[in-house]
Amino acid sequence: MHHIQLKQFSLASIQHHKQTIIHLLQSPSTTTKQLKQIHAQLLQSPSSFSSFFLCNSLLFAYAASSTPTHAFSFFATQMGHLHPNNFTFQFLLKASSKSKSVFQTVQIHSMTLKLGFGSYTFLQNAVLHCYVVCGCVVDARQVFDEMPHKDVVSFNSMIHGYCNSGEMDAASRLFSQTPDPNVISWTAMVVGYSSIGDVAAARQLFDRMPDRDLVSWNAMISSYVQNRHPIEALNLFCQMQAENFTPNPVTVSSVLSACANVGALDTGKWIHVFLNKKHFRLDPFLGTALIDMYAKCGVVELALEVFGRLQERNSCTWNAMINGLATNGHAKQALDLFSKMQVDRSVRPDEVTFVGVLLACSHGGFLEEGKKHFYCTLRDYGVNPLVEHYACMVDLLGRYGLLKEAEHVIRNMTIVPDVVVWRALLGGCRLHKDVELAERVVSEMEARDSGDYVLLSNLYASIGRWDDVEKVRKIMKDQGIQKIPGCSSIVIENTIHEFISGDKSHPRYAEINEKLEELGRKMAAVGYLAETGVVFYDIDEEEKEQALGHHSEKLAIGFGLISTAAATTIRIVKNLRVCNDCHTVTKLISKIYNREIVVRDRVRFHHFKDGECSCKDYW
DNA sequence: TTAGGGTTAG
Repeated sequence: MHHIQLKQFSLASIQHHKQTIIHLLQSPSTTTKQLKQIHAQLLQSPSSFSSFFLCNSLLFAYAASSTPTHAFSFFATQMGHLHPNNFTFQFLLKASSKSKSVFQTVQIHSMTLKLGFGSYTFLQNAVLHCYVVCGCVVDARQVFDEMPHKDVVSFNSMIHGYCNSGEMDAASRLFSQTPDPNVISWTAMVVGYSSIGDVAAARQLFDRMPDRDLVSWNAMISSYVQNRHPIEALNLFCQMQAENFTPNPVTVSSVLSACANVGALDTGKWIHVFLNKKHFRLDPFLGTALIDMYAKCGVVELALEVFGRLQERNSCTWNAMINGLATNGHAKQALDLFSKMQVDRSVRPDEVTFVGVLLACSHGGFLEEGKKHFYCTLRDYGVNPLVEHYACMVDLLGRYGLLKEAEHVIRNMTIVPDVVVWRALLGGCRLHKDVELAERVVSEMEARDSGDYVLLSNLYASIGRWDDVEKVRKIMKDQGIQKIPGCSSIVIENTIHEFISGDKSHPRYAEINEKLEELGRKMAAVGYLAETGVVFYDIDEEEKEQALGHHSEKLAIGFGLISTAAATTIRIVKNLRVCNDCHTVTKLISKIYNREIVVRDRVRFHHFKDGECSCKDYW
């Protein structure tokens, strides 16, 4: 319809169509392209710019468009003869805040003062907000202090400003001075505490809020998600519905991310059904969240289905899909998708994309392709290599036993290598039993955690150097380094069951143990021998077998076997890497009990079926 | 016609 109307404009009839043009400019369905066409036609009849109302409408349209900076150029070149009013400034400030332009903000701010709008609260609030989104808290504070009449919006913007660079003391002080804080003031504080990682303080404020709206619920849920408390996020999501708040697309994106982190496939599927029922538009946020949820729950097929159906994809969407394929063992497909991304002109690979691409190369064992992407493609796209990229590259070289080359890459890094990079090299040492290099790496790492000591210790154990095992054990004891306990979870009928290594606290522990003993007998019958090298310390063989038998994933799988129907896929999420023994055992379980078992470890997926694993024993 | 909430990697 708009297209037909546009065609009707002729030079002579612009005045005649002024109302139609203004209507189009104010319509939210007018696209940026149409807006530019209208502007171009108006330029052919400069007299049209004598209409102040039309000029302001054009500013309004540009401020709301995907190219807000056009508002400034239009104002500077075509509105010089007009006296700006409060609307003019309002729209220009909207454009400033969207484009986060400090320069424009300063310009408009000084004009508002010069033209006598300094005591206009509405406008100065907008100026204040612009400084806040530009990250200029000091300037924002100056505006705030110089405002003769402050209202709750002024306080809220200023609070938000302090919450943003992380100045919670200042935010809190101002919050306590706010004459009549509203739900927005409270929510801003919740978000502030969340952003500095203080979820407890955020929750405390949330509980004390006099009233809450959907945005406050969303803020608290995403606070949990972003601070890696997905279970609390899901609990709060239930509570929110119990209090009769209907989730919107924002809620759903956060909750899907929580499902992804915890591996809650059923809840994730329920949300998928819910958002279809509500006819939520699958925008890139929602689409990406869905893809990531399915991928992190180990169901790549459904992730691909969503990806294929999306109308609109941004780089996050592609990244989530590429990464999902890579971590689920579909390295080739991940790289194929990356090729498609390269020819899609609507997106551009970024640093996250290359994490996925290099991960695919490393998991798939594509040495040459990995080198090509790391040394050439990444740089072609102007991406500066991050430690994550180096870590993938070191991992890839390490797998091939090219430990010297891997070390060379680290020594020549343009940025400071962090523990993740050294740890990648350490993984290579483990695989190829290079004790000397491993010792050197551990001594050079700045922040060692228990996992690094455990790895070194296991390396000694695997070649029978029990004295050294004892030495490492003593270092850990002396320095008070605790081994991070393995923890695996499984979702059964919407309840998350967590098992810690050696844990006997589960109410059905006796049955689980019985099942594991039965398993032991069945495995012995097919010639299984426990790989006792991975047990951390030197204890006698029988004890070692006991310790191995109670690794957290075995407990979780045992529970899965007794609490789900035959042939049901068992899905486990683990906080650490899977050990060799558990890997062997899980392969056998998949064959003996005819079950598909999907284990998500700290880094990647293992899909076990018919006695084999998707990682091809290479992880 | 100004103020608070969302996705990917780590």
